[in-house]
Formats: sequence, C-alpha cells, structure tokens
Amino acid sequence: MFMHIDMDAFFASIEQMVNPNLKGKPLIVGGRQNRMHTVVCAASYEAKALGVDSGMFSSDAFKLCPNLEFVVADSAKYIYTSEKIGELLIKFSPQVERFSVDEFVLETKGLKQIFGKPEEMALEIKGKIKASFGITCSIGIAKTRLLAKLASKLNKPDGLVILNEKDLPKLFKNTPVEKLCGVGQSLKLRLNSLGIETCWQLFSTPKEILFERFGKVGLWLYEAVRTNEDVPVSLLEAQNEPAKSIGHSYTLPYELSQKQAIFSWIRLLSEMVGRRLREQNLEAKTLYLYLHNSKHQGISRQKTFSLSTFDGFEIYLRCLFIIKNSQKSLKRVRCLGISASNLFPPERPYLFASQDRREALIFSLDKINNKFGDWMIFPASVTSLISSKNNP
DNA sequence: TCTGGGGTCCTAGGACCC
DNA sequence: TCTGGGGTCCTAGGACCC
Repeated sequence: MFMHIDMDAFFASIEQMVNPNLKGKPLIVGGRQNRMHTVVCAASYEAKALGVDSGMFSSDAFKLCPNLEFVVADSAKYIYTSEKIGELLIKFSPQVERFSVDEFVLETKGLKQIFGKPEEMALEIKGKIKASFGITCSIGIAKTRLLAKLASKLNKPDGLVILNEKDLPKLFKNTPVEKLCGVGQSLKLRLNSLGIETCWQLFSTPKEILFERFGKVGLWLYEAVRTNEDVPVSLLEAQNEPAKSIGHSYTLPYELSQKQAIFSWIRLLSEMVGRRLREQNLEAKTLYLYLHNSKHQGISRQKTFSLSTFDGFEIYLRCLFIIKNSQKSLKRVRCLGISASNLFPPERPYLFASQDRREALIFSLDKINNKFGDWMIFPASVTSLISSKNNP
C-alpha cells in the first residue's frame, strides 16, 4: 500500500505556528510584498472558509475578506520544515519519496510488524507531525500512489482516508476525472467530449479506445483508475537532484511598447537569473526567452550556446541575440520570462584576464547585495524598474 | 476561468552526421 | 550527386503540477 501525506495549508500553517498572533485568523501567504498585487500562495483554513484559496489574486481575496492577515512567502522556512518532516518520516520507513515541498509518499509494505496496520501507522505519523511541528496533515492510503493522493484530498484538513478495492466504484462515480493528478484542463475537455466525465466512466472505457484517442496518455489513463502494481517509491536520500532549469518571469500590469523599456526588463530578469545561478554554483548553456503580449502571442525562443555562463550581463546579451535572430519583430510585451537550462557547475579555466576581472566584480556585487539586501547595487539601466517592481 | 510565478516532462519536426 | 536509413541533438510548443 502507498501512503500519501499532504500537509494542510502548509505555508499558512507554518506562519501561524511561528507567529501565534496569526493563529485562528484568516491568513494568506503572498508571493510578493505588494499585498494588493500578488497571488495567494497559501490560505489558512480560516481564510478558505470565507472563499479564499490559493491561486487567487490577492486583491480578490481582500474583497472577500478585508481583514485578512497577510504574510510574504518565505520559501527558506518552508523548505527547512519540509526537510525536517522528511527526516521524521524516514524513521517510519526508509521508503519515503518527496512529491513536492508539502507532500510525501511512503510505502507501507513490510511495516505491519513494527507499526501495525497502515491506518495505525498513519495516525502515529499524524501525531508525530503535530507534536513536532504544530501543524496537521491529511493522509490517503491506497494500492497505488495516484489513488493514495486522491484519497488524501478527500477529507481535508487533518483527514485520514483508506481506499479499499470495494470503495472504488462508489468513489469513482462521484469523482470527476480532473481530480486525478495528471488530468488538467486540456485532458479534461478531451475526455468530456467523449462523454467521459467521472472516474467511473473512465474506468469503464476500454483500453483500446483510450489508446486510440490518447496514445501513450490513454494507456496512462487506463492504469490511473486501476490498482495494478505501482512502481516502488524512490528513496528520499537519493532524490537530492539538482535543478534542471532556473528562471524568472514577470507579468506587467499593462503592455509595453517602448523598446528601451522592454530591454530594461530583459536586463533585470537576466541579472536575477544570473544571481540565482551563482547562488547555486551553476552555469547555463541554454537560454529560453519569451516575450508575449496580452494575447500570449510573441516570441518564445530557446538557444544553446557553446560556452556556459552565470553572468547576468552575458545572459542579457544572449537574449538580445535571440531576439535579433528570431525574425519576429518586437511590438507589445505584457509578460516576459528568461529561463536557463543545461546547467553545470562552473569548471572552465579563466580564459581571459578581462573575464577574470569581470567575474571578480560580479561576485563582489553579490556579496554587497547579500549583506545589505537585494538590489542595493544594480545596473543603471534597470533603476526605474527596481522601484516600480516592488520586491522583484 | 485564467489570473501569477516557479518548475518538469513529452512530442513532433528539422538539422546534421555516418 | 542523389538516394535511404538510423541515430542524436536541438528547438518550439503543449500540458501539467504546486
């Protein structure tokens, strides 16, 4: 059996735990400092009760509840807590896998002798998490990880749901297909157009038809609602894989048409990406750049270069090169993003003395910014953006 | 319903080499 | 020089997740 452990309103719960003044109050955690111009990353259950939920614009959340408490997301705190929870879970089973920052999967096979039935073990885990971190979680138990994840959502918060084979028909009849992790908007619409709206209807659709309509995805859909043997969890210790891409994007409140202004934004995002690369001791060979208007039309191009870089200015120059070679003209821009991939630890020798000096300068600037706060020193061309962007 | 921002994975098609 | 097949790399775009 697989156990899916899902923290309840993770970011918000941690903030309430850290600051007791927030306990019992409707609270949202926002991505940026500007409380009226950000998106809700997490909402406490008190806020959820008022109709607020993650993914919402913070301005809409405040319309629903003007007295909302607001905290800016502090990812270091959440990652730290998540790691500690992982350490706690490993004491129950070496077979623990991280699904996301607030979700874990644990295999219960062979643990009955030590912890009793899976539900007894789940209760013990819930108790330990509550005692150690002061937050609750919801646990789902089922024969596959996908069904366990589905089960964990059924009775939130502080829930425990065990899905047995005999429960499946009733559950499936009441569960729309999009509740399955992996069925998003697009798949939902395509399934619905075939008359498949519930998991039960999906379960009743022959494999051949699903394969014919959806190819490989169809085979996955067929298995998704079945309890055939699942792949074992991969060990938590083995999962410290480095990031595959590092990027930043930004959506402006309006469309920009002035070329210089657009270039300034590209420069700012380039510097942000460069800084993250240096923080993680990485260099990138591939850059992906997109510049879209309000209708999501525009340039989106990727290019791999022969030399890797972590220099924000170099990233900026490469972005300009990508634009220059893109055939499309740059007119109006509403959202833009830069992502670096093909990442390596820097190891090349210093080829040129000038490059050496430049890198020394970059690292000195990083030191100053790390010590005195973000964006204490920055390229002159982005000056106007630093003040307008508000905590980039 | 897509709004945001940060990611991952998959696929199809083109370019290039042997 | 063209034709063919296979493999690999790269890019664009789509879909999905938290």
